[in-house]
Amino acid sequence: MGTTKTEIFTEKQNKLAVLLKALAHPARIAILQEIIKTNACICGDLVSELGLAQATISQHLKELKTAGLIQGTIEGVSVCYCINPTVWKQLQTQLKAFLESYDLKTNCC
Amino acid sequence: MGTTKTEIFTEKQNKLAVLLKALAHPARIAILQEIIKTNACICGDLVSELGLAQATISQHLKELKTAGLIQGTIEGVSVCYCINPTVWKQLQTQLKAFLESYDLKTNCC
DNA sequence: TTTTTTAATCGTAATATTGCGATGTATTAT
DNA sequence: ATAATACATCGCAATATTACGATTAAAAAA
Repeated sequence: MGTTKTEIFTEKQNKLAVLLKALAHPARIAILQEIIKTNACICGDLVSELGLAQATISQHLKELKTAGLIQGTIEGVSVCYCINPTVWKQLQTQLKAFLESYDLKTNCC
Repeated sequence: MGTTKTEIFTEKQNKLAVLLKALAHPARIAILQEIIKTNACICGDLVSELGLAQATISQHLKELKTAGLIQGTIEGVSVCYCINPTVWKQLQTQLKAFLESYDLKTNCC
């Protein structure tokens, strides 16, 4: 117990849940927004921008990386993070389909 | 420790994270899809449809209700669940804005 | 009234997440 | 070579999540 029963769901449901889980934390939303805002990649500026310890930021970055939402390339001493366009696009497509599968006009109870 | 430091994030970031967290589980995605699919509201059909215990489904429904994504009205012995159009619309708007704030053409590293 | 049905809630076990100090690991600067 | 810088990782404590059996609550049927 305590673990999600992934076996009983579809591949699609599980994959979407993984991506959403990666997004579902204010720190990770803030990190992504910061990466997007600075347009080019940023590095450990996140530690000074957000009020979290370096270890914590690094952990959140790892989760985003594991989910595939961002990618990091070593740039000398620092690491350069940016959005993974492919996965981002996938997320957009899947979420759009999911959210639009509900017809807002259909009000029932 | 173990708790999210909500104080250091914006209201918007926290609210979006709450909604995404509610979505970020395959069971809850499946529940929402089922509610949408059956168009009208459904009740404990979810227990037979998905392979989870009644207590577990009820718990997931509660989380979706707490997040505001669904609403339930008592319909005799059973309970009728449906999407909350207002919150659903909000989620659509906020997610769209967030996902589209990244320009897919901007490839950096 | 008693029984049945449907769903919420309680209690509990297993596991996951969050956050951080401390430490390790490269790479650049001196 | 040594020191400094930037991150990653380890280890730990606090808390949250997931899942479910058992119980409770409320309405409908008998």
